[in-house]
Amino acid sequence: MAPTKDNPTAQAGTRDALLEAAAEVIAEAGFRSARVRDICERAGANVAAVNYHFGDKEGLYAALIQSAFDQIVARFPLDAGVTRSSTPEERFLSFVRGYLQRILAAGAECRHGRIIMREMIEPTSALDLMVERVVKPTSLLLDDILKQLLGPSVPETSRRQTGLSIIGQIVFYAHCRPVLQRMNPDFKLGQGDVEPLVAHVVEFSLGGIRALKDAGRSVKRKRAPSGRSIPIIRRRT
Amino acid sequence: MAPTKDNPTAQAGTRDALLEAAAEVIAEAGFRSARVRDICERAGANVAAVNYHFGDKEGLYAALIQSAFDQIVARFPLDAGVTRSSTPEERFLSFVRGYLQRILAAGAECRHGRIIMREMIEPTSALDLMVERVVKPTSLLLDDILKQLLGPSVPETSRRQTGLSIIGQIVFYAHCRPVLQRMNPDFKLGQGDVEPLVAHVVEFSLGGIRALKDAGRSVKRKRAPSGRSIPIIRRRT
DNA sequence: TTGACATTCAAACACCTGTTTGAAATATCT
DNA sequence: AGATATTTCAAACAGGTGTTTGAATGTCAA
Repeated sequence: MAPTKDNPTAQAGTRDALLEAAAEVIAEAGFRSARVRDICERAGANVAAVNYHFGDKEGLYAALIQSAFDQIVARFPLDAGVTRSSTPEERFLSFVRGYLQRILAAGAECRHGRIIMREMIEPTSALDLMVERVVKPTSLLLDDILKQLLGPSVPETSRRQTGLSIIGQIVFYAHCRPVLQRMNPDFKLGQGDVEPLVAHVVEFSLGGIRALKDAGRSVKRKRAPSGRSIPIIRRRT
Repeated sequence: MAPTKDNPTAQAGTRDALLEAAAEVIAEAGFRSARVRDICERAGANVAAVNYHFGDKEGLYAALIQSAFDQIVARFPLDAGVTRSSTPEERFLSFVRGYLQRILAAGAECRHGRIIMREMIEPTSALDLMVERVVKPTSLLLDDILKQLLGPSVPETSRRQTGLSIIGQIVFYAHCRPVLQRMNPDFKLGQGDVEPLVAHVVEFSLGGIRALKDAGRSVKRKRAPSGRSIPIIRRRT
C-alpha cells in the first residue's frame, strides 16, 4: 500500500520535504507572497508536487499551520515549570518567557511562531482556527494570571487592556523585526537568548500592574496613597 | 503651461484623485496587494493614468508615502501642548496620545498612519526614508522623555527596552486589528475615541517606569526598599 | 484657425503565478 | 514477471497584474 494523499502516515519523502520547505519560505515571506515554485525548488520537488500532495497552495498552508499550532503549544508551553503552589508572579514569568521563546527561538524552531505571528497581521482563511486554538487559550491564561496579580479591585476593562499591553510588548519584537534591526543592527534578535528581554518585560509589566492595583485600591478608599495618577492635559480636538 | 509629470503644483485633478484613491486602497490592502486597476477605478481614471503621472506603481507609492510623512507629523505632533515648563509626565502623555491618534484616528485621517504602520511590517523601498523621517525622530523624542522619567540611575539598555515596551503597546492596536476585532467585536477601535486607551497606556507604563527607577536606585544602594524584584524560576533549557 | 503640447482612453502586451495535463518513471502487490 | 497503482516530471494552460502603445481628445498660445 503506497501512501495516498489522505494518508500522511505513509513514508512520503516529498510530502514532508514540501512541508519543511513551505515552513521556511512562508515564515520568511508570508503565505500570499510565498511562491509555489520557490517551495518546490527548495524541497527538490517538481512544481506539480504541491497540487498532487495537497490539492492546492492553500491546502499545503492548511496542513502546515495545523502542525504549527500543535508543535508550538507542545514545544513552548506558556505554563512551563508552573505548579499548583506557584505564585502569580512565577506564572506570569513563565507566560512571558514561553511567548517570547515562541517568537524569538533560534533557527528553525521559531518558524512556526513567526508563521502564526504573520497570521495575526495578514489573516488568511486559517484565522478562525488560529483564534480558537492559539489566541483564545493564550488570552484566557493571561487573564487568569492577571486576575491573581491585579486582585478584585481592578475592573475587567482595565484588566483586559493590561493583557493587551503585555501581548503588545511581546509581539512587537516579532512584527517590527525589520525596523528593529535597521535601528540597531547590533541588537541580537533571534539568537535564542531571550532571557534579558523576558526579565525586562516582566519587571516593567509588574510595575504597571502594581500601579493599576494601587489605583484600583485608591478608588475603593478616597484618595490615592502616593501612587501618581495620570496627569491631565487639555485634550486635542 | 499645462502641468507636467514633474510639476506637482499644477492643477492636475486626476493626479490628486489618484493619490487620494491610492491612500484608501493601500491603507486597506498594503502596497503589494493593492491593485493599480482598483486605484484607477476609485479615482475615476484610466488604467494608464498611474504610469502617465507617476511613471509606475512604485512612483505613485513614493509620492503617497512622502506626503504621508509630512501630513502625519504636522497633523498629529507627538509634543502637542508641551511647553518648556511641562513635566515629563505631561510630555509622556502627549507622546502616547499623539501616537495613538496617528494610528486610530477616525475615518480618512488615519490612512497615512496605517500606511506607515504597514511599512513597518512589510517593508518596501521606502523603509529607509521612513526610518529617517519618522522612526528615528520618534525614537529620539521618546528616549529624551524617558531620560527625564527614569533618571540617571537606570542604564541605557533598560531605557531602550522601556521605549520598545511603550511603542509595542501602542502599535499593537494597529498591527493586530484583525485579531482584536475578532476577539471582541464590541471593542471600539478607530472611532477616534482614543482617550481611554491613552489613559491606560500612560498609567500602565508610568507604573513600569517607576518600578525600573526604583530597581535602579536599589542597585546604587544595597537592597531594594520594598519594590518587588522579578522572581527567579529555573530557566528553561 | 492652426500648431504644439498635455492628457485621456481602449486595447494589447509581457510577465508572473497557481494549476492542470498526459506521459514516463517508480513502487507495490499477486 | 506481470499488473496495477502511485508518484514524478516537463510542458502547457489560465487568470491576474503592471505596463505600454498609438490614436483620440482637450488646451492654449501664436
